[in-house]
Order: sequence, then structure tokens, then C-alpha cells
Amino acid sequence: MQQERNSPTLDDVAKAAGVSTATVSRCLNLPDRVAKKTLDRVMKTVDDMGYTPNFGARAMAARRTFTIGAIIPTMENSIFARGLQAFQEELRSRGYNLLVASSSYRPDVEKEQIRALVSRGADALLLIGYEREQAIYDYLERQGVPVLLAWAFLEGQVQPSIGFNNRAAMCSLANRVIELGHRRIGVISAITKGNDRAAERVAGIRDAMSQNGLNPENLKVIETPYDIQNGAAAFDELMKADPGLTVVMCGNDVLAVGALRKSKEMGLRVPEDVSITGFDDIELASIVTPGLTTVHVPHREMGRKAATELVDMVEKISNGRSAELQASLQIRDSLGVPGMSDTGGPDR
Amino acid sequence: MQQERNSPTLDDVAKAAGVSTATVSRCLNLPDRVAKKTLDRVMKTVDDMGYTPNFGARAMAARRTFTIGAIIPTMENSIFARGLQAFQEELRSRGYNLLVASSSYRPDVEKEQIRALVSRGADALLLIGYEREQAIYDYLERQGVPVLLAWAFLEGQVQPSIGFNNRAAMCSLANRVIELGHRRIGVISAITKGNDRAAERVAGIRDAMSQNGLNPENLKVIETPYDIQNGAAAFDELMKADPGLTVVMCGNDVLAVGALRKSKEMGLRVPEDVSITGFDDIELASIVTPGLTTVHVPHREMGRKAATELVDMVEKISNGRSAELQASLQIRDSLGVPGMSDTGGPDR
DNA sequence: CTGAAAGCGCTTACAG
DNA sequence: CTGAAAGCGCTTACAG
Repeated sequence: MQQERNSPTLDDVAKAAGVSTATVSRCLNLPDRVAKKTLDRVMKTVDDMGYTPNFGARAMAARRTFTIGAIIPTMENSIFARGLQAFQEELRSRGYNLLVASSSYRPDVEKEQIRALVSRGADALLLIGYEREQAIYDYLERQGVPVLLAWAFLEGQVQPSIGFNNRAAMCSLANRVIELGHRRIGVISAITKGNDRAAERVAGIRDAMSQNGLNPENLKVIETPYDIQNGAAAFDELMKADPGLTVVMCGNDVLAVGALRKSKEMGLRVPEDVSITGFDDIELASIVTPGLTTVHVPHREMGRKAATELVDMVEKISNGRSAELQASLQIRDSLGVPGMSDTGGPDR
Repeated sequence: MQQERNSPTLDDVAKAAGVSTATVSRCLNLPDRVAKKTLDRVMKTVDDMGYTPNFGARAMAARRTFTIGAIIPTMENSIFARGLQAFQEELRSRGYNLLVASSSYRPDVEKEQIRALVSRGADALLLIGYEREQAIYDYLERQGVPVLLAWAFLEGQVQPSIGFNNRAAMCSLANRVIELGHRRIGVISAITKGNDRAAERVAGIRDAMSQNGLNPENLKVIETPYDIQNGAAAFDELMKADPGLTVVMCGNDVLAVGALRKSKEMGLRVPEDVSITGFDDIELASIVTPGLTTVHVPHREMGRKAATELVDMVEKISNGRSAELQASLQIRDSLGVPGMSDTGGPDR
């Protein structure tokens, strides 16, 4: 803001064009309710004077800001970055702006950011995943701010969401792993507390075990914050605790890349000595050697759909429709048959 | 916005506390100008009623929004993501929110986004690099919106900037390359038109050649949009045009990773047959094999400093101070001595 | 230290 | 299709 004093107002434009402020306002916001001739004249004046509506005034009078807020755990990695980019592009094309904040995976920070964005006038909010205090949803309802969740989809939830079923997706990958003959599975997961996506993924692996007659209680799981180093450390710990593991399934690609790196340092070949899988299919997954078998998530589609749905909610076209997107298996070389190293796998 | 009709206003609070709206406003914004006793009573009422100031009204009356806009080429990769994250964290701690938009490296889109963020009430703007129409700077000046540039630093520029000297940094890497004995250098650059960072980096390589008695005109440069695939294709083209190149210097790490991948497909060993370097030192650089020799950029520091400076500008504490940060060489295995393959490098 | 009141620049029923 | 006018909910000189 802080516009210079000489920046023209609606009133100036109205006078210059010889119409009322109401008409200028309509030309800008509801052009079809204005006679073509008037419209042309007014728009020319608007251009000539270089008029830009004052944001605060418009927000107050219209009781909306054309701004949508998104709070994501972090912008630092491609998991959310790609979806967020698509989200912003779509918002833009609908005439909305994006206010972003990050929570660093901390519920208290997220809560503070929600309040900040609401009081900053966000017309609606995008949040990641379902899990948070009920009080937050109540607050948002009281404030009349629509919320949409993303990156997760579950049946029977109150909050509308655009996402995929993390549990089913991971279950399907685990089924594939078990089909190949793996029986001793280790897991490196992101911290599951407060993170339904992470918890669901682990649950998906257990589902697959049950379905295949394996005992889910035998699953070895290490939880660790999201980061390559931590993935490496967890892999080390897991393999030392049970050198007989034939596969390590990771809760996301970043942890998996850490595991992959550590396996090299430990002199283990992937997938001959041990298989490794990820989740998300971020760019990294196709770049590492061997390529990471993982679950492909439709990031851009999710971002785009979330944007259109949220705008529809703000404009009362919808009052919150959920959509389940499909995640799919992305098979690459990091997943193999157990015991390959003994049965004619390539020599070192 | 769209607050429920029952959400209390300043007026409601004033009545309930038995004071004027001016006093409530002061309690919220200038607490030291209010008697302790009054302050306590009013603040209690504010809490009891769950009062939140209306953003639009405040923005209009105060003529500022406590929102800062940033327009970056893309959020999709860690080049800007990491700096942006730090930028947002710092803004938050100063009580400001972040409005982001991306330009997709297109000047016309950037221009449109600048107008959008200004008309949406950004108190100030962060832009990447120097190069854009003078008319844009004039427009911003007329609107009274402070601008700070980042990701670049040059002496003698009008606009304040927090960044590093792209040219000097790349020159220093090129000097290192030449020192190692490389004479036939190929370059894969991002598109330089409209992108001063990219242009400066190429210029830095030419500087180093001149300093070492090589003819800069012999430098082979391919420009290509920023993307792994393109890096791979450019590498192919470069090596086919001149198989005698001993090193390919890339304008950024993403292009370099593409080149690296292509070199594998072509059966060329790095660095034995050909060396490859990058720029930015994003996470990817340390993950690929061999690790990428590159220029390390202090992303987070840049983001943080830009945030504090921009807030200072909005609050008239500063009218725009530039700061040059230091980029440094990050030496890894992708850069070697030319001709290693003939002189005892490891066999295939 | 506190209040009355103007004013910030729009949008939107309501009339015509 | 267009206009007069109320009203949105704050902040801030100005007085006292």
C-alpha cells in the first residue's frame, strides 16, 4: 500500500469519465451489466489514468480479499513445492493471490500461522492432512473461513479434501514387494505423531502383510524427522539391528535417498543385497542410482484441483467437495527379488 | 474475510469496555500511550470477546497491510525454495506475511504479477535479479512500493539488492578449472535473455579465460531452458559438436545433473573422460554420483537478510541498503584433471 | 491520557 | 443501464 497521494481513486476516474463511482466499480467488477459504450469510455479512462483499485478499501467494502492462504510443512523440498506451484498458477488464473506460510511440521506453529493468515484476510485456507485439534476447525468455522485439506484423502471425514489414499497406495507398493518374495521388511518412516500421511503409510504396509499371511507385528519401524541424513542414520540402525532384512521401505523419497546413500557406504548393493523403496516420486527418485521404486503422487494435479475447489468454495459455488486422486506405482531398479546376490546377480 | 455477522468490531469492544474506539485502537497498536489501568480493562474485554481486527478496514485506515510480496521464477526447485522458506520465517518473526507468485522466467508474467501483488496491497516487493523494464521500477516508485532485489549483487546499481556477484563467483570456479589444465571448455547456460544471473555467469567464465591467456571467443555456449532433460540434450549436442571438450561448465546444478546423466548414457566417465560443474549447490549436487563440483550459494542467509532489510524499508528505518554475500567453491568429484583417462585413471 | 469525528476508497442494495 | 447514498471497520490528527 502506501500509495502516493497523487494516485487516482475511483472518484477521480468517475469524474474524468463523467459517470458515477458505482458505474466505474461495475465496469471493473461486473462489466456485462454496463452498456458497451459506457464501458469502453470508462475503461479507457482507467487505463489513461493508470488507476489501480485500493486494496484495503475494496477488501473492506467487498468483505473479501481475493487472497487464499496455504500452510504447508515446508517449502524447502519438492514434495510440496511442485503442488504449490500448480496451486498458485491456478489461483492466479482465477484472479486470486496466494499467501503462504510454513509450519515446519509443528502443530503449534501451524496454529499460529492459521490465525495469522485469517486475520490477514485470507478468504479461505489450504491445509495439509487431516490431523489437528478440533478447536482449529471450530475457530475457522466461526470465522467463516472455508478450509480444504490436501495431500490426503480418507472416506468418512468431515473436512473436504483433495488427495489420495496414502494407506492404500503404500499397501499396494508393499503387496508388490511381498509378491517379489520379500518377507523381512524394515521401515523408515517420518514421525507419525501429528502426521496422518506418515501414519497411514506405515499402516498400509501392515495391511499388505496381513493380506499375505505375514504377521504385522514383526514389522520393524524406525521413525525419524524428514531429511537425507536421518534416512541414512535410520538405515544404518535398521540393518545393524537386523542384517537379514531384504527390503527397506521408506515413508518418503528423501528418507529413501538417505538410505540408498548409506547402503553404498556400507558396501551393500541395491537391489542385489537389499531393496529400497520410497514414496512421492519427486525428481530425485529418478536421478539417483539405482532409480528409486516409489509411489507416484500427482502433485500438480492435486495443486490445481485444490485451487479450483477452494475458489469455488469462496465463491459459494461449492461448499466443499472432496476428490480422491490416484497414486500409482513407479517401478525402478531399487526394488529387486530377495537373494539376488546369491543367484546370478551381477558381480561386484 | 467473510467474517460471520456476529464477529465483534472495534465499536463493540469500545462499548463493552466503556471507552472510545480510539482508545481501543491505541491499546492494540500503541499500548504505551494508554493508562495501565485502562489498558488492562480493554485488553481483557478484547480477549473475552475474541476480537480480531478486520483486516480490510485496518489496511485502508492505516494504509498498509503488513504483507510483503515476492515474485520468483519458480517454486518448483530448491534454488529459490530454500531462500524463500528462510525469507518467510524471518518475515513472520517480524509480524509480516508473505504473498508469493511465480513468473516462470517470463518478463510479461512477472510484470503482471507485480501489478497483481501491488494492487493486492503488498507493502513492499522482493524481486529476483536486476534486469527488467525501467517502466516497472518507475511504476513501483510511483506507487510508493519499496523494492529489494535478491540473488544478485552488482556495484553501481540504483536498486538495492541482497545477493552475491554471480560473475565473480563463476569466474573463480572457471579459474580453478583452468588451473587444473582444462583448455577446451563447453558451457551449458540457462537462457541469458532477461536473466542477468545467467548472463553474468557466462561472462565470468570468459573473464577467467582472458585472465589466463585463453581466447574467450573460443568458448562454446549452448543456452537452454532450465530443466534436467534440456541439460542432457545440450550436453549431447555440445559433445557431438566438439568431442575434444575436457570440461562442461553448467549455469546451474539442474542443467549439470542433466549433463551428468547424459554422460553416463554416452559411456563417458566423469571426471576421467570429461569434467562437469554446476552452480547453486542445491541438495541434488551432493547426492548425484559423482558429487558435483559447484558454487555454493548462501540461500538461507540471503532469504533472511532480504526479509529484514525489506521490513526495515517498509518501516522507513532504511531506504534500501545493499549487501554482498559471499558465494564459495564447493569442490566434489565431478571436476578432475583433463586427460585422466589416459594416465592411470581407474579402468572401466 | 482520552474522546469526538473525519476520513480512508471502495461496493452494493435500492430506485428509477 | 445508471446514480445517489449508505456503509464497511478501522486509524489518526486535533482538542482538551
